[in-house]
Amino acid sequence: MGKLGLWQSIAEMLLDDIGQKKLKAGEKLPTELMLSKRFGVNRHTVRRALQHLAEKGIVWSKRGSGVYLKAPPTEYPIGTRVRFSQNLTLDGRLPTRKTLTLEIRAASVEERNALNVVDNGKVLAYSGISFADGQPIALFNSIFDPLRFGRLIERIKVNNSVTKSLNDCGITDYTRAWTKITAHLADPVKANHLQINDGQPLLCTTSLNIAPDGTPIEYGKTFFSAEHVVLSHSDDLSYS
Amino acid sequence: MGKLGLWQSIAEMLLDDIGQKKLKAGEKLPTELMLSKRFGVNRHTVRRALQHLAEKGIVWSKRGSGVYLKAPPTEYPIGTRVRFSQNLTLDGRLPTRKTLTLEIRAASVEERNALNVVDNGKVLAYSGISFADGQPIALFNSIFDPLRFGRLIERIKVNNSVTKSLNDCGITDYTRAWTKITAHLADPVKANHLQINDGQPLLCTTSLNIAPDGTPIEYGKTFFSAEHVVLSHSDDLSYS
DNA sequence: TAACCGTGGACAACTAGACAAATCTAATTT
DNA sequence: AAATTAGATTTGTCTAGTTGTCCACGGTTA
Repeated sequence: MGKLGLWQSIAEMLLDDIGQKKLKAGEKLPTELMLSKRFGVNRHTVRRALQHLAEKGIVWSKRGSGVYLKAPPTEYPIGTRVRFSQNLTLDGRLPTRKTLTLEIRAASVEERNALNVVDNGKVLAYSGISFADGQPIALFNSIFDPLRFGRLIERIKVNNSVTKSLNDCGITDYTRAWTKITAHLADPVKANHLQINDGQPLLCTTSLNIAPDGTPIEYGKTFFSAEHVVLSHSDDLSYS
Repeated sequence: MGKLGLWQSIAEMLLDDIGQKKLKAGEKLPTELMLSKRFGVNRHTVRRALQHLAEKGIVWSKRGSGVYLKAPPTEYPIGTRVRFSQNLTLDGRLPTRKTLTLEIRAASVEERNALNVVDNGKVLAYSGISFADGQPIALFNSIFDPLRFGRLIERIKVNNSVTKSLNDCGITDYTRAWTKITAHLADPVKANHLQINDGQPLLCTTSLNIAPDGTPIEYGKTFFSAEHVVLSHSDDLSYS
């Protein structure tokens, strides 16, 4: 058993603090300068310890702001009936959403093909961040037909829920027609939103939700933080 | 293999939006505050990205108002027959004019020499802004002999066109005797009119239009925004 | 000697907040 | 109806604090 390096001892002390709940999930750690004074070492040594904790997925650092404690991973089921709130509630988490954009704008080629109902090239785009217990776990981007769901903008603002807002628009039920899953690397902006480091892997699901009569309702693309989410599909998963 | 800074990624995303026509020429971009929320960064970081786009001549910001998308450069031919509307129409642009001043006033020495017909030291001065697709591209200043073209004031007010108004005064044709081209820096007033930043370069053309009999008709000085205009001359350009 | 670890400092990049200046909007007054 | 006024909005500027990156230096260890 080799001697512990200086930075390793510091990392363990920080872990002790975390284990003893002196620090809660999402909270900001003392600054590197404060920690270096407290432990009587150089800032670089503290940074080495924090880097270790970051690699283990325990903390996350934001340049210019501070180092923050992360929450543990979430299991996210994918099946024929995908409902954000329901999924997380079942996992014992508190689901939250934060809207980034909610607007009618020009459609991209990809979006046009997916919803194939677009006439004048406009779509209703709803994007934002999904949280579980305050921890950002995904960036979502939903596309709707503005002619059919123009009222959706105001409804989403009120409900903050897609399922409920679609219900207000007469869609009492919808199912997942298909889901494609890919992996990407986080660009700086996505990393920032998801509170992970630039270059970390993302799980990307592209999917289409349809009404019982088969007409397309929602074309969605979601980027999950691979550190925080495990996608799972149950047996009744059916691609029709 | 450059590592992308945060503001660089944001600048690229904004460029994507512009390229995908989600933002149209002349339109106002979302406010810095909205963009900072959308990208999950500090306002200063957004400003850094916008500053980059401004330096590339893609956007233009107006304090207290917003940041606006600029139109791509316009090609403006210079030859023996220079007609504002015709030039821009040929380039596929929609030409517009806005009058700033239209009056009879004392002539400067320079104007007196150019039009050499002035007796009592008065000239008819017509100045304004030229637009292409709503984008201001030039400040023009035309000087006429008030004795010969006194009726021009009312005609221009009606026609909003120099060529047509001269026609109403009996000038069925005129040609460009000579053109001198220089470059200057925009003072704050010119910059404001042209919606560019103070200190940006201007192309300045000084020219004389003459009647077929050789008598001077119009002495003009025009300041083009160098960001928005490329002056071009075709082969038949003749300095007589 | 060579590799490694920690120290020390300088600078860049980003965050955070405050305030000023210009503009825009809407209500009020004339 | 037009002008004025007051408040809110938006960009410009400034100061300060925090993390990221780079270079150089000295001491310890293999």
